[in-house]
Order: sequence, then C-alpha cells, then structure tokens
Amino acid sequence: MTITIKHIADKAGVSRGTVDRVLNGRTGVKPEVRERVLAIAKEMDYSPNVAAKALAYSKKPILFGVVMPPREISFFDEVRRGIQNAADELKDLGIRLEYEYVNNRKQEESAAAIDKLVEMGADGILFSAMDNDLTRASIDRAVKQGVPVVTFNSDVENSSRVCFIGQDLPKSGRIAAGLLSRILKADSKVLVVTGSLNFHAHRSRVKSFQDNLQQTRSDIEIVNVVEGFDQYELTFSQIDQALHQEPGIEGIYMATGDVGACIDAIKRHGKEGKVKVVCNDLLPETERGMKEGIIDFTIVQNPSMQGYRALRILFDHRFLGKPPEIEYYFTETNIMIPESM
Amino acid sequence: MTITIKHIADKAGVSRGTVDRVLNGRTGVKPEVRERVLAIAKEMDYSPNVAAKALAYSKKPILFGVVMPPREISFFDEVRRGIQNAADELKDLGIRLEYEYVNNRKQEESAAAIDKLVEMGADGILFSAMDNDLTRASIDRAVKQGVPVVTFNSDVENSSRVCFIGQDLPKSGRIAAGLLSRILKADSKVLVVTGSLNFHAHRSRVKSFQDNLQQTRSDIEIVNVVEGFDQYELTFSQIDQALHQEPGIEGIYMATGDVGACIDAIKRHGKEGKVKVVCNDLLPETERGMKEGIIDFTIVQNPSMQGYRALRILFDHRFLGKPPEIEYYFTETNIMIPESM
DNA sequence: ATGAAAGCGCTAACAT
DNA sequence: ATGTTAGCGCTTTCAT
Repeated sequence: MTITIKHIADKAGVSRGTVDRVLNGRTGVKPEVRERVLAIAKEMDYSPNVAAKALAYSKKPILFGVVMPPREISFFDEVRRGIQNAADELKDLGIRLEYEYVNNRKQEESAAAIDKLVEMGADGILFSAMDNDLTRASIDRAVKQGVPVVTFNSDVENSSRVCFIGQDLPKSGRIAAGLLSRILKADSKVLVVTGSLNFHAHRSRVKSFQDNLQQTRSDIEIVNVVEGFDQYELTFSQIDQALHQEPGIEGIYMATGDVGACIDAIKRHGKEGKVKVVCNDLLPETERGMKEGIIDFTIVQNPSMQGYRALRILFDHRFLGKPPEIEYYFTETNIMIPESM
Repeated sequence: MTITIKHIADKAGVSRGTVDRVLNGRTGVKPEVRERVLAIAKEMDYSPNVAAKALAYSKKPILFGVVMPPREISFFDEVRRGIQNAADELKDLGIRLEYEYVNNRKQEESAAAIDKLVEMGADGILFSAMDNDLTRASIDRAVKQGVPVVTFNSDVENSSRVCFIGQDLPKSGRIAAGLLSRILKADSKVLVVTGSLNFHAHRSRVKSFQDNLQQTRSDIEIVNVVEGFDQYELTFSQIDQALHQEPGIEGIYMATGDVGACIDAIKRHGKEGKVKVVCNDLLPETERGMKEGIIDFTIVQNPSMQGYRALRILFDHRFLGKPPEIEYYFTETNIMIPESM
C-alpha cells in the first residue's frame, strides 16, 4: 500500500497540516515535532503523490522562468521545442512557464532577466545565455534567495546553478577525430577551424580533437588551428587563406563557427568533395552543405533533449523534492551523414 | 480560464455525472443529450485535467499489459529501461503495468499472453514478439474487445494494432550504404550478411542498402548476399567461405545477425582493420568488435526511446483520449563509432 | 504552534 | 436516464 501524509500524521500523532508544513519546509513547527515527522516520513519511505500535489497546486501553479536567446537564433528552435514538449506533459501538473528572450551578446540583458524573474516570484529558472560576471552574480543571488537555476546548452561556470545539461564537448572532439581518421588517407593534412580559443567551450573540442587524432593517426598533420570568431567574413577569409597556403589540405574540422563560410571557401577553390569536412550541429547551411556533398559528417548534440531534460530536472527538483543527482547531464552525441536526413 | 466538466454541465443543463458518462463513452445517456454535451465540449475546447483524472483513478488504476521477450535477450534491456522510465513518470498518474515475458520463437506463447492480459481486464497492451497468424488473431480479438494494442520494436503486420513504434529499416540500410561509400576506395568488393531474406524486416535493410550503394557508388561491387539465419555457426561459415572465395572483399555490411560470428571470421582470416565493417545495434559483441578495431561503424535504433514512446502513446490514447496521430513512429537512426562509447 | 476543514477536477457508487 | 455525493492526496485558509 502506498504511504500518504495521513499515515505519517497518524503515526506522529499530529495533523496532516503539520506534516505538510514539515515536508515542505514551511515555518511554524516546533523543532522536535519536525524531527519526529521527518524521521517517520523517512522510515515509511514516503514520497508525495504527484497527481494530488498537482491538483492542489492548480490554484496557484509553480512558476518556472526560462531565459534563452530569441526566436531569430535558429539553433534554439529545437531546444525550445524540447522545453515545450516537457511543458505539455507537465501542463496539468501545476507548473507554469514564463519566457524571457534575451540577446545573448548583451550581458546586462541576461542578468536583468534573472532578476526580473526572481522579482516575479519564480520558483525556479532555466537559463541559457551569456556566461559572464554579471549573470554569474545574478544566478548566485537567485539561488541564495532559494530559486534554483539550471543551465542548459551553455553553462555558466563557477556559479551556484544546481546543474548543467548540455553536450559533452571533449566527446564531440574525439568523435570528429575518429571520423576524419577513418576517411583520410595516410599523411593527410588537416585544418581546424574554431570560434575563439579564448573560450573554454571552443577550446575544449579542439583540444580533444588534437589529442585523439595525434594518438591514433600520428601520420596526419594538423597544419593550423584558425579562429573565425563566429563571423562569416573572418571565417571565410581564414579558410580561404589556409587553402591557398596549403593546397594539400584534405580535411577540415569545423569545431565551431560559420559552416556557410566554410562551404563557400571550399567552393571557391573547387574542392567540393575533395576536402573532407566534419562539422557540428544541423543548421540550414549544414543541411545545404551535406546535400551538396561538401560536408561528409556532422556531429549533433540533441538540442531538443537538452530543453526537455532541463525542464524535467527542475520539475523533479522543485515539485517532487528530488534534487539532481549529478552536476553535469550530457545529451547524446550523434553522428549524421547526408543519408541521415 | 481553464474549462472543466462543471462548465460543460452548467452550459448543457445536466449534471457533472452525465458529462462524465458522455466524455468517457459510458452507457446510459439519451442520444440527444450525448450529442449536445459533445458539441458543447468541442465548442469550449475542453480537455481533461490529467492530475484530477489521475487522482480519481488512483483507487482503480488503468492496467496496461506489456508483452516482450524475457530478460535473457539482452537487446531488450534498453527497451525495458525506456518503458520503466515512462512508467516512473506516470507512476502517480493512475496506471499500472503487468509484464508478460514470452519466448519470441514460440508463437503460441505470444498469442496466449495477449489473451491472458485481456482476460485480466487490461485497458491496453504493448506488444513486441512474434509476427505470425496466431498472434495476429489474438491482437485482432483484443482490439475488437476495445483493448488497443501498440506494437514496438518489431511490428505485427496486417493486424489491427493501433500503431507501431520502431526503427526506419530502409533508412538504416541507406545510412549503411552512405558509410561504406565514404570509407571504401574505388572498385571495392562488398559482402552483405543478413538473417533470412524471407523476413520482410531483414530484406528491407538489404534492399535499401543495395539500391543506395548502386546509385552513389556503381564502382563498388556487392559480391554476395548471404543468410546466417541468426545463428552463430551458420553466420560464421557463410562469412568464412565468402572471404575464402573472394579474398578481395574490403567491406562487410552486417544487416542482421550474429556480429560475434563476423568478428571471429575476420580474425580467422587476419583481416582485422583491413575489411571495413558496418553493422547494427550495440550489443556486447558489437562493443568488443569496436574496441578491437574490427567494426568501424554501427547503426543504432534508440531502443530505450522505443519503449518510452510506446508507453506514452498508449497513455495518451487511453487516458487522455488522444489517439496516435500516425501509424508508424520511427525512432532516431544514429551512427556510432568506437569513439562514441 | 497546531488542528480542522474546504477545495482542486474527476470518477464511481448510490439514489431517484 | 440522470442527479447527488463521497472520496482520491495534498495545500491552504481560518480557527484556536
């Protein structure tokens, strides 16, 4: 038989109201009573009934804030879809969502969004935007006020967010190395393109790629690691230049950055299909590149699952009292080829 | 504001009990009243509150039967895990599971399991076992009695099951062709291994593989398509023989069948790493083959998601009154390399 | 600090 | 054929 607060109340010789106060950390219970109730709940292995809780909360649902880049950033379409899927499932389970779309280049916006949500009385926050001192401070403040923050897709390091859900960057670099090592012949030359080596996230894939390629295919030479700073023009000219200087390049790893620029540079040199390309994610340009036979493999991070899991984790935490078990949740790292589409 | 049966009852000038009878297809309502209530519900865009429904059902939960192969079949570990995940999420939402493990070689067992569950009063059945006339008949009988059946992982064709959730077989064959076409050099010879071409499911991958390879790489020759009937001995001898007769084989596509046999045959010929191998799924032997550098790629079908989705679909159908929108639900087809593990 | 009781939306048993 | 009512397990308001 399943244990309810009534059972606990009876055993503890108190009312259901008191048990509720204890179990939900509300004030106004004598410490010794609290202890006793807690002990009994544990002993009976009590866990709350989701449906009942949800129904009781339906008057005043729990509010979760979602901070993420606006609709224009197409990469986040999938992430948003995942959040929406989870929200649909939890629709009647006593939660409500409040979205805050922020320009992820402006750090004040990200920080302000968190403050605003806390102000509104949010019971938890899903966050995916700028990693900087201002947002870090806002997150720390929110958490201190009892509002847990879960970061997704891109983390805010050294903050007090409860956990992060996103991709395993070293794994994606390792897989990229594995793929190129299987399609390049002996003594090939490889170019690596990234955004900025100043960012941990960008460096991480590159480092792992280098380490793994070196280890398994020491005959392959990485001729250069160039930075495109996530801008089309810069990326294009970097790749263009590299292909000029080293006509022998047979493989490109687009660790981060503008895939469209890479496609165009390759076309300019008439190297379609001759240079093997491995990149990340599945944006419209990537699809185009795959269909045109320029991109051979792309490594994807399951963005919709990131959104879905982030919301479920926050729900389990706030609603069911099950804190996240680990600090880093990694979504699957998958490989796609043109035939996968 | 959200619509409840109370609103409908008021507007229709009847009691909540009557609305409940109509909305849940129970008997004992005058046809004209039924019409009216239905019309109003539609007009008000009513959808039931999950939490409330779940709570009310907690006395007598909805019973779902699950028919699948026993624990010994390790492939199904993941599928079972997916079902369990969904069951945990739905734990308090008024459903209960009853497992029936059947030997998927014995057709009587599969059919009997369905009959037994219907007998027990199951409100829906998840089925993954033998596709034959006996089970087909059982499924048809169950459905006729109002017990919807959802098949997962392997379908029962031409039966009245409401939908199937599993992999996209042609896609997996197409991806296999795409992979081999990227790692084999010009004029390579390829061997295809499958279970039995008599089975639609086994034939499907092979056909798609052939078609796609032919189309993109007409220089590659498929020297033979052999059948191993899912037995180690037969598979081993078939591959062994093929490697003898055609020492020039540089690629093997294990469409279905015993991967361990393939690994051993390659070892016997000292062809580790020389023959490129693409196979399916991720069983312990596959992992071993990948670690030993014998298997280059394996194409996986996300088995845990098959279990998870199957249960959610049945839940949505029976509990929320949302019938499946499509007949075939395909889980993602992913590519793994040794570095993916 | 604690108890009692109403109510969340729905189902089911009982009444009529 | 239809209305009434007592729960389902939990939260919250109002008493005490």
